Amino acid sequence: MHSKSAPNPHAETVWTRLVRASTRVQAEIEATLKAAGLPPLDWYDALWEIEKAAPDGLRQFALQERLLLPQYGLSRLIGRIAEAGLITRTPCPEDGRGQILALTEAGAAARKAMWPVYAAAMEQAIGTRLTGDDARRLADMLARLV
Amino acid sequence: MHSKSAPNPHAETVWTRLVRASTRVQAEIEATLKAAGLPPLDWYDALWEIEKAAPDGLRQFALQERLLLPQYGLSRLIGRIAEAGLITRTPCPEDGRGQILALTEAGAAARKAMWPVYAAAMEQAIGTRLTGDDARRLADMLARLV
DNA sequence: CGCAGATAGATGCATATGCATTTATGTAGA
DNA sequence: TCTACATAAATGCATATGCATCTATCTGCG
Repeated sequence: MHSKSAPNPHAETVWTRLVRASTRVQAEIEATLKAAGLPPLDWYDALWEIEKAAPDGLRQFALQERLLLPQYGLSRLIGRIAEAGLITRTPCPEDGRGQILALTEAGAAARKAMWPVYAAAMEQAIGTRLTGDDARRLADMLARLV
Repeated sequence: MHSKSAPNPHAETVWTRLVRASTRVQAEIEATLKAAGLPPLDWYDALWEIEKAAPDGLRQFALQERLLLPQYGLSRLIGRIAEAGLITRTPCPEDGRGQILALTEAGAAARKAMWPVYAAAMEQAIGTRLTGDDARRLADMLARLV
């Protein structure tokens, strides 16, 4: 985006492609889910984290750390998913300020229905463009940016 | 996010880290720009593309392809930037439906003021975490996902 | 020419997001 | 205990985004 050289001369290229790649892949996955009449991606992530935390349930602030969402963003996401009947929010006995999130039957079913579509979209958008070895290497390098 | 294996067993890891890395880096860069009292990232990209297209100017649909933004999104982005006095929209003589985008003095100055802050944030968020060689390799791999 | 698309760009309306603040509860120290 | 501060979560308000549609112009074909 600019010719002046920087300490690490490839940082800019990495950044540009990182954005382009993740934007494209995300758009493809979202489009696939929507075309299948399924909820958006962030619903999946939330449902999955809550499902993994069963049977104890999950506090909202804990989910917040896992999903890297801002507090108000998650509060509203949770509100929408709960509105759709996929999760429950029950008051936390140990901490009157908090609540415990858990999947409903419908929530577990929804997550399960999303997975094959999600996985196929991921494979399509990423898996088919890289060999297994390259994918592993790419994942390793990306880990250092996380 | 799920244990069932897929054709390319690393696609899921790539996807997860791709999102996390780009989200984190983007958040850092945006925060740095905002802290410096500068416009957001997408303004920079637009200004820079328009500046590169000088002296001919740039059609909105051409910018749209370069920035990978939806038509209505760019229409509004352009509206905001023009409102701020950083670009001009003049009717296109060859095509009455279109317009030609060009930087104003203030627009060129704004882009120039943003660059060092942007570059430093990029270096901070990416350059310091990878060797030059690794950055080049990473960029090469990402190219296949773009 | 006259009309059927196609294309460039804007916009109304619903939904989502960012930011700051609020409410309620918890914790620690004088 | 009372007070000050910290934390969990929600929300009012402004702004941004997605989607569908609209207007205006262009292009090609009978």
